[in-house]
Amino acid sequence: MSQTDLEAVVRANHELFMLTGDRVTDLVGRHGLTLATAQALWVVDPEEAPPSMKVMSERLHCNAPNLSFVTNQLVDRGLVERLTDPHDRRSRVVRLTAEGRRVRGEIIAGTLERTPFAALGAGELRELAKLLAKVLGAADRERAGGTSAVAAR
Amino acid sequence: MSQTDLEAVVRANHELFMLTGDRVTDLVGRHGLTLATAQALWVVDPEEAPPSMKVMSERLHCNAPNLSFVTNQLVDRGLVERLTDPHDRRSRVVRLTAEGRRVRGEIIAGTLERTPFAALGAGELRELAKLLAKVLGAADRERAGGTSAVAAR
DNA sequence: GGTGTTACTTCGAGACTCGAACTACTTTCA
DNA sequence: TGAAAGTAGTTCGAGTCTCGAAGTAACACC
Repeated sequence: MSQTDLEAVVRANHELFMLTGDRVTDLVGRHGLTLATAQALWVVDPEEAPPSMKVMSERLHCNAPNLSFVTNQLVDRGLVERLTDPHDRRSRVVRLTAEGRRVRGEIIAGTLERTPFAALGAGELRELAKLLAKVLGAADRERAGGTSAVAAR
Repeated sequence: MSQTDLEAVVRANHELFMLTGDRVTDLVGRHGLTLATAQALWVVDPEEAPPSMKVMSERLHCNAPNLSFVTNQLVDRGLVERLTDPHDRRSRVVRLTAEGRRVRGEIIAGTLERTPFAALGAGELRELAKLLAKVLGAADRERAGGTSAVAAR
């Protein structure tokens, strides 16, 4: 019954996403954020070069106008700043402020405490991470094959 | 680095949920539905007794007014009908129409074709289903323990 | 029968998302 | 060089989704 397993997996993935969201709503609310803005903050990794709006909209699966809207909220709250990319002046780059780094850290830490996935042991978690990485890898390759090849990240 | 695995899992959960949504948007649109209404249709299992609005709102992690709104759309499209539960006349029960059963079947089948999870083999899928079921089970037990015990489903 | 509780709906407001149209900049190519 | 085409973002307007507050109907418990 592989079909049944597949359906169970899709359902569980949905359920766990919603459940994690439920448990995190208060936490992000305390920082004046919503789930949507918190997700946007999450995908700005302070360890790497500040992402462009285009990159962020891909990571968040939303379109450009939506990202402008969400980014404005983060700017208004002083969590990120919008800079013009000197290498391509069409492009705007989103950089965390000191406060943004702090809030992002708290939100990620709080999410990892609250998510139901935290109930797994280290071994199971590793196993799960491996399986999900495989699914994402396949999706990436599929996307690259579907359109003409794009530079992989 | 169990912390890193946990973060990767939470991220992958989000990414795969969004990715599945992206791939299914056209399909549900062809049936005059959106992702939100399609989810509502999904949780009405024709094999079991028609769920009450309350049960559906729990399954969808939304509140009562929202579910009324979404249910109205399904009723308008002739996919479900709203009936008063004879055992408790406060309660409304949502039952699929013949058309609703057909559309629900197509949407689920189409989703299982398109979801990135379909890239896994049967063995991996089974393994993944088992891990996710364990996470959901832990979340259920946690919920039951947190509040005073509620009859488990 | 009265009081409190539960299930649902309606209403109004806010948050989110998107397409269309626009600006600014870069790339291409003749 | 310079015009044409393409790309990155923004603004605007509309539609969808979500929620809290208030209201209605029915149950439950004395």
